[in-house]
Amino acid sequence: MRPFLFNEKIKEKIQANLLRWFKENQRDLPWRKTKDPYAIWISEVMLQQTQVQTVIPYYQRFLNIFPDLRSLAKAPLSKVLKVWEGLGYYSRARNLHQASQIVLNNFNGRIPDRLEDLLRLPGVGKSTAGAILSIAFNKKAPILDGNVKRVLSRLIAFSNDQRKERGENLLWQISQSLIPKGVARTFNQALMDLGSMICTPRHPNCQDCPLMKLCQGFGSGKPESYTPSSFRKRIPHFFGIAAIIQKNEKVLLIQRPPEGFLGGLWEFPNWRIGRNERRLSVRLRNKIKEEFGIEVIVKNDLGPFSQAYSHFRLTLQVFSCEYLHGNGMGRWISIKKLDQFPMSRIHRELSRVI
DNA sequence: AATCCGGGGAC
DNA sequence: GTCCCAGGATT
Repeated sequence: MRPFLFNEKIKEKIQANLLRWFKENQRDLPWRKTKDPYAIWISEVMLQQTQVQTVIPYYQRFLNIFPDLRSLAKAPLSKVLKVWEGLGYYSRARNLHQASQIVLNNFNGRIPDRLEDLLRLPGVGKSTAGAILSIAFNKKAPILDGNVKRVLSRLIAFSNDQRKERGENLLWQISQSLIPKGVARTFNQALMDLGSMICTPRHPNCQDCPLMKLCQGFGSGKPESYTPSSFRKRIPHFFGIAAIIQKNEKVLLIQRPPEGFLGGLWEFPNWRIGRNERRLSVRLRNKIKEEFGIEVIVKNDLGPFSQAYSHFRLTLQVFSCEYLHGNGMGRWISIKKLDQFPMSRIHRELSRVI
């Protein structure tokens, strides 16, 4: 297949218009105040599938606690997960932690500035590597995040059907080919800002776009149609029961396995149940006895707690329980220290109602 | 090529 | 409620 190339004049116009626009309109973001590759790496990982406004407080806090690569590499994973708590996609925190140790050991603590080295770090894919190379090192490396995909797709009127047939290689090529010499850092950030501020998914503000006259999506009259159509499957709704088991001033927590869903996070004992199950408190007491070997009295129904995940919805019916006797797995945690343990959102909410 | 992996902002 | 976010890893 012939590589896609803009006419040289068009390309220069795109570059000039975008850079001019960026100079006046760029967002003021905390990670733009630094050129520290470590800090930029942190920001890029946090920004994976996560909106800028959500990331900002996490980024500030993370860098206060782990100001440099060594401090991150030397920290226990549980502490990293704790700082990450609430941000989601916790494998990012695990990968970041592991990658920081690789960088410390194999690269003398310096974030590598070669694509092949970056791609070997867990949690760094092509787009994050491109962002680090361009933003931290001003190298001519392409990025292709959600914003840039949309901007470039509209720019060349790359339809969803074409995207399905041809994949995204074309968009990568264009992203690469557009970068002007010497200003990769600025240009890539300009592409992202355009995508988030002007070339938005549903109602792009074409009238304010510096690329309007050069944009084939605008020319087509239907710039909204170039966002990938997602046939969202109906997500299942799961139900469960959870127990806050108190013994003196402590409660029973279990830690999830280190990999997979919410890996490494702590939670209150909980079990899936059917949608229409009854006698939940009896069910819960039996479960606790079977799995933990602990006898309890189920006391209060603390009500339902719900959380929507990407692929399912969960509603937990929560009961407070009084410990009687027995011993098993799990860990008794002082209620005062619950805040120190990384938890997913719904379990953090439970910890607040004790 | 599909699917898993969180949580939240915007509408 | 829906859509989507500065994606990566796994299968």
